Amino acid sequence: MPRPLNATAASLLGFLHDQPMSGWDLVRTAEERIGDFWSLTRSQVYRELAAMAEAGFIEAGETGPRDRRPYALTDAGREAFAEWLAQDPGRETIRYPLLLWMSFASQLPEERLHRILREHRAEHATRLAGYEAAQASILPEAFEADPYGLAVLDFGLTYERAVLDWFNRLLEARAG
Amino acid sequence: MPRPLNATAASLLGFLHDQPMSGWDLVRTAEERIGDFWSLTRSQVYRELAAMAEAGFIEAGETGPRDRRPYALTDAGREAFAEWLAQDPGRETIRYPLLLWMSFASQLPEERLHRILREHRAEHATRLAGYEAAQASILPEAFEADPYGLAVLDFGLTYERAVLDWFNRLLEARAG
DNA sequence: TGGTACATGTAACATGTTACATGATTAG
DNA sequence: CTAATCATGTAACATGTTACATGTACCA
Repeated sequence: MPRPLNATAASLLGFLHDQPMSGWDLVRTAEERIGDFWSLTRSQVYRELAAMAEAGFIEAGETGPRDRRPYALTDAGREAFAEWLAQDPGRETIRYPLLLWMSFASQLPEERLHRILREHRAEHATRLAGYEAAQASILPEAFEADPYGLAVLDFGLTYERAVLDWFNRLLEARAG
Repeated sequence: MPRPLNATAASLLGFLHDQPMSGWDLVRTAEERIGDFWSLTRSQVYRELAAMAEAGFIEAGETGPRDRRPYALTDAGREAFAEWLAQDPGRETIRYPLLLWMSFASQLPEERLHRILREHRAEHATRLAGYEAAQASILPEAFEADPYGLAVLDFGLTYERAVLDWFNRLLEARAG
């Protein structure tokens, strides 16, 4: 059909393998399952859904309560998803405004820098705690079912711990 | 003048504090100094330069060899940059196709997964080596001059080490 | 019966990517 | 003199963000 799937659209097809879902459901599922390393917005989701319905990758079902419109995966969609999976994933993009800001911050008041660093550190601490709770609540069966899902969670833990260490070193070194 | 600076445009103004530079120079400087956590493309740079010249934040100088057109910071540009610096930096965005792909990879052949993981690990090892070399070549005076620049480099080291650890654990656990 | 969470969507705009087009300078 | 690198830019498109507009169902 049209051009190849982008990663965002592909992820939606991925979720639709489990069951038909509405745009709303997909936004929430994506936020929960991949939100930490692949963000998307409602607008994007509705746009991609419309485009994929047009392309025949998904089909809208009966409108339910509250105009709820569940989309179901078609065979063409399943195929498009498989093609996407068959491509090698690209490298990560990190856009870290704090680092950019710090690269230019040499003449900023220490006080302000420390406030910002403490705020960001607190956010990372919260996220780390969330991952730790998630890890603690994992049942052994889950590992059998989806070892890679666990690896992804482990990435989150590893990342947040490293970042938190960095904040701690930085603030301690500068008596923050 | 028009809407507030975006981070990409702001970084260009930041670099122009040192000296007038052409679009080409800016692309290379940005790649070198902030490329690891703030990527930008040539097209974007030329577009932002045109917009900022229009807004009066920079001024094009005499055209040099090869149509080289150096842009110099104006007072208005200095002010706009200062305003940007005065805002609190937002949180990071990470888009990690590998993790997205892994979240859906449970029925992919192990062999392929391992190949991909090894490739990505190698890239991270290379980047880490680059940071370590950069760190080793730092003179003590540099710390006095720009402690935050060093903190940014330290972030890179911390990040790459953590990621590399993750790859190693993953590949060892699965006998890669 | 009123507030909260659910639900969908459009419009306008900002940002980022890729491909195309052109030519100058320099090193060998 | 010719290939590589430097240098600038446009066009077209893809992706991501923000604001606006509309209404429904559920729970207290």
